[in-house]
Amino acid sequence: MSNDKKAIEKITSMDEDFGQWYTDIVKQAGLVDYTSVKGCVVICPYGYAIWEHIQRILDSRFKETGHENVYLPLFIPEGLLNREKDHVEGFAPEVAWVTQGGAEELTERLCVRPTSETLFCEHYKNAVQSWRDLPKLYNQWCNVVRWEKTTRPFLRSREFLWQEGHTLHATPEEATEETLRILDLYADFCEKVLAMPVIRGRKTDSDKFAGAEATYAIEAMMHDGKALQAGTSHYFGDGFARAFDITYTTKENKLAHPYQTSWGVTTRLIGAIIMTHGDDRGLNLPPMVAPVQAVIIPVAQHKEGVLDACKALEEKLKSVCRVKLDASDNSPGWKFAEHEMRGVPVRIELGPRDIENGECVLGIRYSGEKRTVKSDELERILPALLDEITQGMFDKALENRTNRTYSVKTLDEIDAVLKEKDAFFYIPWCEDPACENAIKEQTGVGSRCIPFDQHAQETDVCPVCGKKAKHIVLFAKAY
RNA sequence: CGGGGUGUAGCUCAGUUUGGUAGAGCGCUUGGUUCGGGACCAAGAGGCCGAAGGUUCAAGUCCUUUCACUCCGACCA
Repeated sequence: MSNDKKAIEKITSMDEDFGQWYTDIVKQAGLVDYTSVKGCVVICPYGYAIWEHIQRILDSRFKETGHENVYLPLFIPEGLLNREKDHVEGFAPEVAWVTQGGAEELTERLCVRPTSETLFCEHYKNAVQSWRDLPKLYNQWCNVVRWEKTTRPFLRSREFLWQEGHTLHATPEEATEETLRILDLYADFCEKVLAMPVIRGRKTDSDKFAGAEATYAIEAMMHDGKALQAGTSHYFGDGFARAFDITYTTKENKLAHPYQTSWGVTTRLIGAIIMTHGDDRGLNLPPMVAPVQAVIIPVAQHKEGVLDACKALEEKLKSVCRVKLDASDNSPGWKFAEHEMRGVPVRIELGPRDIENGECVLGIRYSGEKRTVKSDELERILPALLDEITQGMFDKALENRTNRTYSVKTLDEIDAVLKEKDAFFYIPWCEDPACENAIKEQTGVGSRCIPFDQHAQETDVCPVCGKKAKHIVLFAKAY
């Protein structure tokens, strides 16, 4: 047990200080390194590999649904950014500006993109002439910059990586359908791939994207009961098209504005993974995005035949999962703890005893369970085991959310729960922003979304003003 | 942006009160013994003490400025 203690000393307990726990994991697991630029980190190979798996899986799903990848410039001229009033007001406080090129001051300063709606609009104005040009289904993988005041690796950094989809459609119905199709795609990705349950819903007007007609989001609960927005999808109507004068000729030879959407997920998803699945032993990665899905740990590797058996096993398993042999000269105990800390879903122990019996010992990261299995069955067992783990991790996260979710009728009920723990609250709401704000002021929880799953009852009333409720709204503290 | 904390070896920190030769543990390198939950012995390498100014015979230590990290709030993917 003294060994366990030593292992845990590196990582602050999550019950003691969740914020410090998060920072410890990010550093200890080798996901990021800090730099001399505030709010900008090095994403280290292990962290970047997670992002690459997220990219790979999402990208193929975007392409399956007809989207094409493009790349637009890093810089946006000030005049272009200013074309849509709500949009610029929303983003102005957090944009970085380039004012000089070489030795010369620029006549018009350039904003480093915080998001690319304006650039896409400029391009679409040229690219779209006819109804035959629609829909336009573009996506780009890139970095964006937002000059945040307080920063945290993955959760809030000044530069972050993301994908931003921007689409144009002939009708509001088509555009709305696209907006919701992507929201579903995101939700499915989070739940099936990242093993992270999410709640789909629409943002209240006060929480909408700058310039959007409707913003939809998926909200996930972190282990400490706080909410994290894991992805957003916006419906713009024809607002941007009008501001940027994008028109096309319809089948009936009439001039019309197209309807537009945008949607994105970011490297924040890595933060979400950490805070959803991690524990006091470290990171805990969902198998589908884990850079290493199974690590082989030789026991008594100096003994005749052990290392050879491990290498043979590694070769054999390569075709069924991402497997890695740790043949370093650290002790087995050290390796157990290290790979646990890095969140490797499955550990395969192989020592002289096992080799003799034709067995090996599996360690399951998320549950701590150990299983002894026949070595020659591993190829068959592993893929199914990885799926089982994904499901198990999802169930565990869902259980945490269920245990921390309350439907309440009064603000006092919220206060009572918050004394114990952070949680999700379903609150009936009259749709008056003043009441939404009052709930936040009085309890500390803010509106996250109006979930698609509504169980409003006729008798439900807004706990602030007492008027009849129009929606049940999800409230929570948020990252 | 408000309030706390911290910058000294790759990491965690001591040394700062009272100015006087740059320290420890871990990690790293080499050799050897170990190996079923963070092993051990020996020998080594590693620093303009976050940065810039100032005070002083002398600054990690005192003064000024600034940058970054971190935690808690307000705002945000």
